[in-house]
Amino acid sequence: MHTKDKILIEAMELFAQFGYKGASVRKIAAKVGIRESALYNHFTNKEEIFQSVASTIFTTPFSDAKEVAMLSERAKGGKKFLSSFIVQYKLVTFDRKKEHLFRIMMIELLQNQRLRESFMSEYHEKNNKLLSQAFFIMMQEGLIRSGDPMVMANEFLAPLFYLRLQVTLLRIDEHSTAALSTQFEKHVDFFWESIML
Amino acid sequence: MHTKDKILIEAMELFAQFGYKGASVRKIAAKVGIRESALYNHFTNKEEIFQSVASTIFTTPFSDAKEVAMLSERAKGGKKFLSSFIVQYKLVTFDRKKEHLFRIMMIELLQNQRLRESFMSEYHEKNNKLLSQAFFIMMQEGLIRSGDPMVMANEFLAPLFYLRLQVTLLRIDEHSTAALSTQFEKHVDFFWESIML
DNA sequence: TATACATATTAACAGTTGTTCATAAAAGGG
DNA sequence: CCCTTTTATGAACAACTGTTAATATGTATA
Repeated sequence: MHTKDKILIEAMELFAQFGYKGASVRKIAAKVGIRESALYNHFTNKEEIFQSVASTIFTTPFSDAKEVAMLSERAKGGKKFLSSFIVQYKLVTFDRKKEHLFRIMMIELLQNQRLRESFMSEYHEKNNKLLSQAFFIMMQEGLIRSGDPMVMANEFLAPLFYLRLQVTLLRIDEHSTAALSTQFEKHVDFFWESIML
Repeated sequence: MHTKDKILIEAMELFAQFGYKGASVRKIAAKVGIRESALYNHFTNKEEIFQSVASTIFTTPFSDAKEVAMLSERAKGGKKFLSSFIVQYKLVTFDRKKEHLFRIMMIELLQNQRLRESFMSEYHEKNNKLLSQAFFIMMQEGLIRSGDPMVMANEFLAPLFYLRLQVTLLRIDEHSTAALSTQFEKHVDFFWESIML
């Protein structure tokens, strides 16, 4: 494996553990197995290392063109669509690498303006738009009660985000997340019960 | 005003802006108007300053004995109870001092184990317990559909937390939160529509 | 084998960090 | 007014920060 990739991997882990300020270039270099000055052969400065890691944070599922094009078809599945969304979300939540990236996001969200903007547009708005479109279709199909699709999307997504945060916090202290794992399904059940006709 | 109180106020603002690591003792001292060595007449070290600030984070509304005792009465109000809860939550969200404390919590949540434990017990579990009791009463009264009160409490609280986070993020960049302000009420409306009989 | 290039090392830099110490100024009580 | 206590100052400390320079090592190509 090339040194540059190794730097990115180790840097990601350290940023996830200590944040941007806490992860010093010497700590990163030590984990890679080189001296700190050797880092500067691969990146111009610490900020570039962070940006390189941070740029991979917002790679959501459902982002490729095929999936989006099939949305109107898949949304007609009603609860089935929501369940498959949850499955994806759960996979992302428990994936080790994505967990690290989520940690970085949460740590730097209040310190880094670029990250805030990305969070709003790439995470919040993107997911909201997709889901409100799905709910709109479900309404047209007479599957769910009428209402503001945007509100529904928000109500559906917020508990998922909160669950993900809780899972992340528990995992830092190496506590069990078994109780939370089932909550994802409970959420779909409750939510579908709330909107179905 | 006593120097000690002034230190706590300025430290809170700096912790909210830069986090624990980013808020140096020299920055704090400068804001207070003294030299850094003078801080050590009032606190033994930086950690103690932070703990002193952090200890005021989890002072929830609905925490005094009177309110709790009246819970079973107030819960019978159904939607009225939820609306009053939202009003409290909204006040807390837009309060300047509590906003600062919320920022500190979010920044340090992934770095500080004590804060994580407090968040889980003082914020998450406390609110969840209170609300699930309320929902249980509403079920007995035949006001809402039956179901797991814990799940309902979670579904009710998570969107509030997510809203609060969004408000906080927008305010850091001094963006308008007008659109979000009305979402609190939309949340109660949607939620009540989802569970009422 | 010699040349070029990418990548490593060692050493140093200027700045910042939290904390301590001896000492000076201010405040309050007898 | 003196004495004691509190609170301030300035200087210094060791450790750590990001970054740079000169130099050495290894590797692939000619």
